Amino acid sequence: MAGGRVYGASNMNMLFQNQPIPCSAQALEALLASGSSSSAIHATRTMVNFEDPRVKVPERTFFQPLEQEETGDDGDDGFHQPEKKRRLTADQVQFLERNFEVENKLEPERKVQLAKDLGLQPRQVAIWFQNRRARWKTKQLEKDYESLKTSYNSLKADHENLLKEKEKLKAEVNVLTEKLLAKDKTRENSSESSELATKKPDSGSDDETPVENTDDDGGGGAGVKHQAVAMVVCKQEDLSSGDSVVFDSDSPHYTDGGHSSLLDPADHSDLSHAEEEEADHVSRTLLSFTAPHHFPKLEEGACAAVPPPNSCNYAYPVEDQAFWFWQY
DNA sequence: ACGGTCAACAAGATCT
DNA sequence: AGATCTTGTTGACCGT
Repeated sequence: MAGGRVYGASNMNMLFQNQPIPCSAQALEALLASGSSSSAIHATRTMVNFEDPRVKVPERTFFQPLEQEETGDDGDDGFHQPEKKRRLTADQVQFLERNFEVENKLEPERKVQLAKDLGLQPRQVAIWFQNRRARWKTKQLEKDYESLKTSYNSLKADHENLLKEKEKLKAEVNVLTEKLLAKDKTRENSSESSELATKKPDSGSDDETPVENTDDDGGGGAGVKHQAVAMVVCKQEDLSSGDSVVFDSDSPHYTDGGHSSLLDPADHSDLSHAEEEEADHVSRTLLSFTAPHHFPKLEEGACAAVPPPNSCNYAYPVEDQAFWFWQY
């Protein structure tokens, strides 16, 4: 049980118990030169080298406290001499701090040596180190907490930006889907009417390719709509070569090969279930309107290694960019 | 008076 | 088993 100790020493006694006892003319001179009572302890500098914690000092130092004479060893004899709790002097703390910086653990020999150097009981030195480690740990925890907090805030901001970007892209996909559906309907209507009007037998043989020949130039007919789509129809092998972001991110759904390792289940290990579902939903949405048609291939420039300016990848290290790129 | 800091301690865990 | 560590607590001291 801590506490419960009775401190009976006088204030005067308390003031001097931890202060060094000058035991040489040199030290006494230094003590006298130091002036005020509070700074009298600085006389100890004459004997203890505070610049280097590893420097050995003479066997007997000026830190020899009164209590040692008064109470002897701090053994657990159960008869503790009533003593006032007193603080270590600034020099003692400074010396201990320097030693703590060198090594925050205390080997027995070092403890004894330090106690000797400082004129303290070895137990006092041990307790000081224990408390110092506890303080250090508290500080460290505070630092870690702050660091994690800023990191969390940064990631949260990124996440929010990416969500916004995702919503924007989804809206874009919807617009494009509607445009494609509208285009299909007008094409069907026109082919039906022309069939009935002209009854040309081979006009339907190019059913799958009119887009290639009529839409690519974007100049005639429903060109405005098709320009908005901004796609270049290409052959199947071109699609599988996959520079297109849109294509690759959904290729497992579109191709039966599922060759894109980027979308292997293992690569989704970092995604939450909800995110996976969301990604699936987007993929299905794309698939629902792209499957009946030739898959659009983006221009080469559209898939440059440089991410779009609003991609919010700035918070990730370079090696993680592939991850952010595919996650959303 | 009050709250913060610090030396000192206790109890339990861990190490050697 | 004993030393040392971690964690939590107590009471003295000190600044406001």
